[in-house]
Amino acid sequence: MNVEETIRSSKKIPLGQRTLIHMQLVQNKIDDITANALKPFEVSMQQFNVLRILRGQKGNPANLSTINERMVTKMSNTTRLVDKLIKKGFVNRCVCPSNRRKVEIVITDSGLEALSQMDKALGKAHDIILKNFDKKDLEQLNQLLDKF
Amino acid sequence: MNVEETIRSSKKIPLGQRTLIHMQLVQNKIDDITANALKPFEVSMQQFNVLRILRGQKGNPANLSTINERMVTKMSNTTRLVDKLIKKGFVNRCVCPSNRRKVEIVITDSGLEALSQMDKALGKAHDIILKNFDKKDLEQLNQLLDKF
DNA sequence: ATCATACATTTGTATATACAATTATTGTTG
DNA sequence: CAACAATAATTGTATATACAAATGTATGAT
Repeated sequence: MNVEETIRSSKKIPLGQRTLIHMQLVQNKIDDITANALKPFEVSMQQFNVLRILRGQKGNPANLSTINERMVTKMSNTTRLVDKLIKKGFVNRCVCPSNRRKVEIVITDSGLEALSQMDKALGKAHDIILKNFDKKDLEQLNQLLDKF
Repeated sequence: MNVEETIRSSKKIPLGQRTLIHMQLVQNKIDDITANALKPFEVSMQQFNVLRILRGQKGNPANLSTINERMVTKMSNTTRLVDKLIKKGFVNRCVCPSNRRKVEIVITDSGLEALSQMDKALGKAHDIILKNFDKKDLEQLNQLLDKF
């Protein structure tokens, strides 16, 4: 991906600025490819993320604040995000009996089944996104990202 | 930034997946800091980007499609983005006399003045974001990003 | 000159997200 | 134990964005 070409910049951009633009362009591309991979399932990346968190609970319910703190991109409104998953039958919600302020959210069998299909689709998308990277590249990139 | 800690993951994440999550977490942080730097001016990153594009025109007007192709993150609706800048008095719009399908958009003096203030604020934000990077790191990172 | 097509922008509508205010429940403290 | 603060989730509202359809203008073929 060539930065200057992509944003039609004639003059050279200072290295720091260029890096941040570059990061944004790459992230846009990643978002685009992953959103497309999820499109057939009619779930957003955020919804997918919630399903994965719930699967990670291994049957234990999670409440909204737990979900929120584990999400890659935090949401200001997890209630309505979960509402959408309930509508699709992927999760169930009920009030926590020990602390009735909380809710308990669990992934359903149908949600688990759908999620495993999504995993396959996402896996393919990730392979495409990372096709030019070998193990050493990835390690190096992770090291550099740690500096942020 | 520690990935596993940030998303409270107990088990180790495969390197490829980890990299993509890492990218997203870093981008969220960048977005957050830059959005905050722009907050006093009440413009979004997108609006700021349009202003910078218009300044780059050196007095020449730009039409919507030109703006759109130069934006870092493309928008499906540049009309309404420009509307907001007009309301703030940062840009002017009129129909192109040679081709009345197009519109001509120019940045105003007030827009230029505001933009130079934003540049200062953004510059500081960028310095903070990149404080741990030296020139070699940045070059290396740009090289790796090219692989996407 | 007329018609179909392509182009550039605008508008309508549905959905998504941010932020603040509200409700309901629990915990604390004088 | 009553009053107040803290916690957890929900709701209201404003704004943002995506996508499709509509509008107005120009171009090319016949």
